[in-house]
Amino acid sequence: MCASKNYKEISIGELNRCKILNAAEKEFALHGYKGTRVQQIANRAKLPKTNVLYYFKSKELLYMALLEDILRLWNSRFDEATVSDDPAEVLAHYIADKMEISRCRPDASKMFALEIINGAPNLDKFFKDQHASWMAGRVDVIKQWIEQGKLVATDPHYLLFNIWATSQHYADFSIQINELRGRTMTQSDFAEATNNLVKLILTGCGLSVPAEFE
Amino acid sequence: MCASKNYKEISIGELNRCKILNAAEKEFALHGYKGTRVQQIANRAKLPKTNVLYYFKSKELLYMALLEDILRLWNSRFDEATVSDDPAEVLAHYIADKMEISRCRPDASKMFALEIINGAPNLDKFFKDQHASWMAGRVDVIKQWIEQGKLVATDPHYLLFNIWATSQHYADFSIQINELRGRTMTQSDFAEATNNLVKLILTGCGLSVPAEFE
DNA sequence: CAAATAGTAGACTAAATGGTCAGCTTTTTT
DNA sequence: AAAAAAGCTGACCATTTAGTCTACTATTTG
Repeated sequence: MCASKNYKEISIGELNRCKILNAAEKEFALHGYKGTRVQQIANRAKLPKTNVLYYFKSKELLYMALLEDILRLWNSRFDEATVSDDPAEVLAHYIADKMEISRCRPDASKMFALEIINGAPNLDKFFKDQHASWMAGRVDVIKQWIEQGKLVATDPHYLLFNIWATSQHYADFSIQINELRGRTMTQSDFAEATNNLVKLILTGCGLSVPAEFE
Repeated sequence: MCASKNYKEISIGELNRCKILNAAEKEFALHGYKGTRVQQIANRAKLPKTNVLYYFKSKELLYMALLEDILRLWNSRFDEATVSDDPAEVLAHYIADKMEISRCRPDASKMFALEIINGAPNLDKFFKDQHASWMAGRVDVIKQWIEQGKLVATDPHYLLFNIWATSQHYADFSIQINELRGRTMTQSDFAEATNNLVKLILTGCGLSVPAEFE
């Protein structure tokens, strides 16, 4: 987030907006929308509260701006996969991409999870329709793979839910995971967990695991 | 919850406590701790707000009482499994139990998820220690199964995380699931999803699926 | 039936919090 | 360098909300 073309050319406004978005993502992930205080966001961003309200007209608009950013994260290479692609390759990379998001952007994942658990009160019809049509397209491709015998017969919906559930769990439940493993997940732990997950899902679908995930 | 021995013998207090707990579970699941208003709980329970505070001295104590109730739900037959049990049977039933909780007590699952995502601020050291030692015991049994060749070599932690993630997903993300499937999950959808999940996990562990989950 | 206990509820309070405003300073543009 | 635009911020306000207090009613118990 907030990647700027040129370090010198970034304006004060852009920099502050960026600080605020980063701080807000952390606070919203930790306390939910209602539980987050504008003052806390300001503290974390090291700016006065009024400054936060200067850049984003209200707490709600700040939250919405952040949510839009986060929804763009969900885009992946799987979006363009077709029946002629190799399901093992496509699914393995999709899982790996999702795990990478959990590793690099855990707070984004948490914010999204909170939004859904709380009944998706801020996801508009446009997003839901778009998401549903994305789903329909992906389900279709998976069904064709199954017809061609590339994949064991399974419900494509459940398959995708399982992938999301397992990969996002590493972000959303990281506190529990760290507590139970006795240490935080390092980058190499994530690589191991990714391979483990790829193996589980692909084996479960009757696919062989691409060499790079062994 | 709130199962009473005898319909006639239930006191007004017990009944109201029960109404309040049920209402609170729903509200906390929908809006989180901070986002839930005592007034909303009262409305849902059809009691005046002061009445809620009469039975539970504060919003926080009500939340804590509820959380304790929910933690007891996590107990299962898997807790007593030993190396001499059949891993396929034990794991399949554990998954099925978890799915049953997601079906029958989705709000309990959501409240727990919110608590963890938000950093588990209300889970005390006692619970965490207890949970960690439960985990150590289960990991141990799984490792012994692997040593005896009953199970493909895999990290027991990740295996349990995957089971929790996938089964709880059906409760926590039910809004998304319903949106994308175009209809709500019926009891028989849950049965199908359970079998699908049992097959995925067990096949992924090199186990064969018990007949009752086919 | 009388006393004690349990439950009900309106009015109120103190604190927290999102947001406004007005006047200021800094940066950019012409 | 002057004007315009963008950014900054302390003081303030209106609203919301958890929780209290007091007085009343219903139920249970001896």
